[in-house]
This record gives sequence, structure tokens and C-alpha cells, in this order.
Amino acid sequence: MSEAEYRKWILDTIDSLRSRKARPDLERICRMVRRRHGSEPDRTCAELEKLIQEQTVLKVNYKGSISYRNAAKVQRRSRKKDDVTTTARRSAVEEASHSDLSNGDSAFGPVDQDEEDLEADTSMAMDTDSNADEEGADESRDGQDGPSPGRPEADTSVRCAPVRATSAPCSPSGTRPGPGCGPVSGLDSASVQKAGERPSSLPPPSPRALTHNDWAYHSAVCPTERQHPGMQRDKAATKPAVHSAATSPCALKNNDYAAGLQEETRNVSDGRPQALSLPSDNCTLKNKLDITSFPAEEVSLLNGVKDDEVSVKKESMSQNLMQWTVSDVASYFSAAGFPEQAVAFRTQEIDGKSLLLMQRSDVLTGLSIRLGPALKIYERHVKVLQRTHFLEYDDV
DNA sequence: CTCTGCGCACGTG
DNA sequence: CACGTGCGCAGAG
Repeated sequence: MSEAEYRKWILDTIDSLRSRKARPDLERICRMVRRRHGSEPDRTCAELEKLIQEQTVLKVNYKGSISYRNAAKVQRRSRKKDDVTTTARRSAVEEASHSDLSNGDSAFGPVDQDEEDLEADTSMAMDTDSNADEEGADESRDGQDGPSPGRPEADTSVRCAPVRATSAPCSPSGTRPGPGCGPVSGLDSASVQKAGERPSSLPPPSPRALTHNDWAYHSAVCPTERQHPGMQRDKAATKPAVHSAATSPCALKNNDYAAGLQEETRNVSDGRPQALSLPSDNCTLKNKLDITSFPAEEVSLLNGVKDDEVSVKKESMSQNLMQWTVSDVASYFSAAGFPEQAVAFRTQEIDGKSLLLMQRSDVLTGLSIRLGPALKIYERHVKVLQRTHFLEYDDV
């Protein structure tokens, strides 16, 4: 079966578990996929990771355990009916597009699975809010960020991560204790998250615009990526800092929802800590993260589907375009559904200013990316971002 | 045994 | 209040 088919299996499985009122956790998903289709749990884990990266599937921490949600079906509680429409529409797209990370469910929480595992992963800083303490810890480790820090290709890591996570850990198959999968997921999520960055793509109106949502992210994010030299280190430090504020609140309240998302998001950032080190980055990222706050629809659309929505987001984003760092740009494209191409932007060190200067030919030939994605990126994103940015600023 | 269905309690808006 | 979630149980195979 193709990857698309496999995705469908996973989504169907999640839906099935949900309808049965059983928690769609890694173990159940792997088991059901194996039973129904005979595929290996490892493969399922791998594919699941990909789906999480794309946000077709949302990994959330609900009531203390990890659950997976079919993003296409997640809707904000608030408006049911309307959403439904949206949802429906989205579902159609679901596989392909994946999209939003609507946060709808209250369920989202921090997916921190076990701190241990996570930590082990190193790659990410999973713990989110729940563990304020951990944050401290994270930070420490953050510094090192051992795993992928050095690499230029954070993006890459995205893909890799899932894979690796998959391979190793997941072996939920009944016998194994769960550690493999469960914990793994933590890390996965992180990696995944990276991919997840998309949220960030949304609009970062202003760096710290979203307080609430942001906070969540921050907390999550901050630990890892954000950790700058100055901040963190100790919890003490942390608290005082922005995160601190954010953190606690977030953690406390939203554990569920936001947190989950956040984690992902933050994980994303984890990918490239270095970049983040800059303050601005942090801010920016956070903003992006804010996405969570955005309506699912938009986000989903974001993937490239609707220009309108996209443009909308862009507008907001454009404001900060000049402030975007290389990581921000890469995150944006990754979130927009072009993770591979995002790597190219990173490799070429395209930051917000560079992005504004890019011409069609630069995108089509200067990044060494395939023509198809390049055209879409230029027409739907680069051009729109530039236009929006200049319109706004010119006016002013 | 595993898989399924679902009552119910819980948390959220 | 409505609604999503998932535990824990009972029943089916």
C-alpha cells in the first residue's frame, strides 16, 4: 500500500478507536492496524509520526496519557455545527492535506510522556508544562541539544526523527511493554513537532502577540529552543523570564489542549536551537506557535489549500517578516506543507529580509528544489508574503 | 484470550 | 447546558 493508503488506515483506526470509546493510543493503533492490515507496528509508528508531523494526526496528552487525534475531526468545541462543515470539508482533504492543528479538544495536553524517554531522546524537550522542573532540566540539556543541534538541517531532522523514532522504539506490539512506543512518542512528538512547526507559519502578528496561547508554547518551547544563554538555566531563571509567566499558567490550565499542541510546536523549534538562541527568534517562534489559537480551518487551509486563508495569515505574519530568522522562514515553509523545501531555504540561509528580496527565478532555480513545489512556494507564499508586506508598509 | 460496545464520570466552552 | 473523551466493565467471538 502506498503511503497514502497507510495513512488512511491509521486515520481510520483512530476514528475507529474513538468511536469505540477507546483511547487511540499508540499501542491500540499499532495493534489495530496490524490486525486489520497485517502491517508491522514499526511501520505504523513511522507513518504515524509522519502524520503527526503533518498534523494530520495530533498527538495530545489527555488525562495523563498520550492520545492521537484525527486532526480532520478535531473541532473546536465552540461551534459545533459550523465546524462540522469545515470539518467535513477538511476530512475530505485529510489525508493529503493534513492540516490543522486545531486545538479543539480539550484533550490536548502536553504530551510529555515520560520525561525519561523524552529526555533520552535528547532531541526534544518534551516536558512541557507539566514539569516545570523539567524545564530546568531541559534547559540544561538544551544547551547541548545534542542530537540535532549542530546540524544545519533542522528540517531534515524532522523527517529523520520520525523515522528513527519509529524504528527503534516503537514496538508496541502487544508484548512489549509499552515503553517503546509510548515513550518514544514523546520524542517523536518532538521531532514531529518540528514538522509541526507549521503552526508557526501562521501569523505571527507580533512577536509576543499571543499571550495566552503563546505562553503555552513558550513554556514548552522555551525550554528547549529558546533557551538562550541567558535565560533559563535554572528554573528560577526561567520563571522570571517570559516563560515563567506563561509557563505556569499554561501548564496549569491548559495542560490539555494547548499543551499538547505546544509541545509539538516547541519541539519543532527544538530542532534548531541555535537559531533560536536569538531572542527575536524566540519571540517569533512563539508567535507562530500561536497558531494554535487560530481556527482550525485556517490552519488547515494553510497547507496550501486556500489562498485566502493563507493570505490572511500571511498578512499578520508579514508584519514581522523583516524580523524572521532563517529558522522562522524554514518553519514557515515546513508548516505550509513544504518540509523538504524548507530545508533548502535554511541551507541557503534565507531569512525574512532575504525572502522579501527573492525573485521568482531565485525560488525556482536558486534553491535547487523541484519545480513543482518551487512554483507553489513562489506563487502562494513568497509572492503573497512579499506583496502583503510591501502593501502594508507602503501604506504606512 | 482479544475485540467490541457503551454507561458513566469527567473536563471544557 | 451540550459536547468530546476515555475508563472500566460486560458481552461476543
